[in-house]
Amino acid sequence: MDIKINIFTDKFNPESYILNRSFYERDTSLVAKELLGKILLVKSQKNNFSDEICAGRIVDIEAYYGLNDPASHASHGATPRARIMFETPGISYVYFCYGNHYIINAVSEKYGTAGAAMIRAVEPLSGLSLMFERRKTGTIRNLTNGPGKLTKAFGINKDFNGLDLTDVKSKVMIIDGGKLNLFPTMEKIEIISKPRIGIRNGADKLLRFYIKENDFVSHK
DNA sequence: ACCACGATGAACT
DNA sequence: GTTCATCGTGGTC
Repeated sequence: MDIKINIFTDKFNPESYILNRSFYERDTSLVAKELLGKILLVKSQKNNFSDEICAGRIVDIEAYYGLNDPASHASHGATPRARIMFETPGISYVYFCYGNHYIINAVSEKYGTAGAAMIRAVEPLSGLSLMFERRKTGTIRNLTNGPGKLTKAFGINKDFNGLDLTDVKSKVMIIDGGKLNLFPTMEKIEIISKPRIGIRNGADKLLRFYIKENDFVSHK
């Protein structure tokens, strides 16, 4: 697991790789499963002339629905916090958790229906020095193998709430790594389905999905 | 006004 | 494997 890809510089143009809105405007479990293997990209401003890009391959994710999902923030309707889960598919939902951590989701389903895929872990690809700096850890595996860890490594905070993941001008987006031929063995990945982590209600449903035998999956 | 409970991580043993 | 700091959110009284 010695991956370091340097194509994601400030010169990289995601135009032809970015996922479009119709990708997200579907059933949340399907969106979550298909986000496995895709690449989360965040631009951090380095100085006035260039950005530093943090990139990571999504390896662990959970699906949250709306009114009929008791574990979901949207289970009680469009409250101030959860309102964004009912809005445009393909935007981000970032919330503050346990008084310490930010968690990032991709909003799914059609406008007016709540749904979001929560990114639990990524495999770091680019911007590793910046991630090490932010995370203050010595091991690559500890950089992004948890939902709160990856947001810290990528510099994601509440200012990222509601940003359009389908817009190349956003500072956060999701692209299709398969189109870049970065992972020739991608079609062989095996997806494991498990109950979601850290919830009581709705724990019977298998709405967590992760890539089998990936070192960066959290809470195995 | 009050309270229970986390879509967690870190630091332990 | 274990414990626990920490605080926003939403439900209930």
